[in-house]
Amino acid sequence: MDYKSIDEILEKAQYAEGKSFQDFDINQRLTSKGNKGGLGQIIEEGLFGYELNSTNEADFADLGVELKVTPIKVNKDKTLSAKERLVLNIINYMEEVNYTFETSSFWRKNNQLLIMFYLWEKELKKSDYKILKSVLFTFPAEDLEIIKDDWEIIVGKIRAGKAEELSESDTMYLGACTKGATSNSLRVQPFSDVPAMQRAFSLKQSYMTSLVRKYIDHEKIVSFATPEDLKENSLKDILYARFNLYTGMDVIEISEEIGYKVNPSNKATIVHMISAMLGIKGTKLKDIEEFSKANIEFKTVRLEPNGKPKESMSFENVDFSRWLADPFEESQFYEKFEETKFLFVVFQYDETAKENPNRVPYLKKAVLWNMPEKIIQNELKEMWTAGRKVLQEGVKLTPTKRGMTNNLPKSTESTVAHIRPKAKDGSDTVKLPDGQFITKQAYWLNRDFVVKIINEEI
DNA sequence: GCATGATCATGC
DNA sequence: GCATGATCATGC
Repeated sequence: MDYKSIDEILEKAQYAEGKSFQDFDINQRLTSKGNKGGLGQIIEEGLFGYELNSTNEADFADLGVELKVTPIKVNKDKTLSAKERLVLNIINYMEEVNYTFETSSFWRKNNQLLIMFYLWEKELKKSDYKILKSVLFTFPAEDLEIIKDDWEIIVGKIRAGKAEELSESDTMYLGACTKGATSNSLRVQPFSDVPAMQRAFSLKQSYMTSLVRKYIDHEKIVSFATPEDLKENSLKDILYARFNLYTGMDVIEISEEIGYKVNPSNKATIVHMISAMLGIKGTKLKDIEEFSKANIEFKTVRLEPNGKPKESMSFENVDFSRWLADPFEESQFYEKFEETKFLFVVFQYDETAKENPNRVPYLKKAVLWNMPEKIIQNELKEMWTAGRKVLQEGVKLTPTKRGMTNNLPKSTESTVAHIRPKAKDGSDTVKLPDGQFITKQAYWLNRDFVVKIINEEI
């Protein structure tokens, strides 16, 4: 079947809105045993009337449109999110290095996408998923500037012979996500003998979520960088420049400067102050467009006069059943650090404030950071492996003078991360896979490791 | 002084 | 009621 215009394709796609996949499953891919092929194939065959063969990409090549069928999920709080990243073409390490952004495989293939969103629902069969909305998507100018930078970062790593160190959190919107069965899918790279994990260009889940909220929820979010600004500077540089305006000032001075009244008794006050520093008032940091699209998470760090934080840095509670059930590449820790960029906003107390209970910290710096792939694959994986072994053998819980101790990975056993309790009190427990109950535990980045991040040694 | 178990405070 | 960021407090 031939399509003459993009409008014609779009019209066809929109005709499917409100229908479910079984309406288009002409070859019974969803009902026959050992069914092959994804929902995308069903749409190609059943809606657009393409005949599939193994080599056929079945996209609208003549019209320069790439078809993508992608899921949306409803969150507990009823908001919508993308369920997954949008996987684009596989990166051919040998070839991609020969291109510029304009001639890159990413840009040639994906500059115009027909995205069909469907609603994923846990309790439904695949065939009953409903198609919600189809949009013809081209990248907004301000996003494209960031995506160009992302492409340069990815290709820069391949050119440096470091394709094996690519990570999805290296970049903002355009990611290099792993593709294929874990570590068995290795590929050669041009400037190194080290085989690298196969990866594909992808639009991050966080980026896709912003599209869902824009096209389906018609939600407006606030951005802090302008398209003009982004033409000249990277998002990282713009961010750093913004924080540099206030470096060396203490919290009171900053609050006077930006007209935001700090309330020292409120722990969240610093976070509100940071929003105001970025020129955004009355908004939560996570609602800022660039941060939510790039999946950037804020962490405030308070350094003592000696340059170290008092404590390690805590994250979410550990999901023990996941730890035992999933391979490392699907684990809570891998996902967190593979997919999240962090913005550490660093404050420090000076010497004179040592004995002062009302001491006020000053802004030292902001550091944008993601965990290097090497550390994810080595230290983080070692911590995960050690903890998993403990879970398999059964956690040893030993009462002590001061509560209950366990043999999960400790801060002395890794240079990067450890497991420690985080609960309301000792009776705030969770069930372990072996049936015992344990005080709720979180994972933490070691204090000295945080120091290294802040000093930009990692 | 640090590691580690315990718990507080806030916001959703 | 719970998750999360933050911090306390004891013992080595």
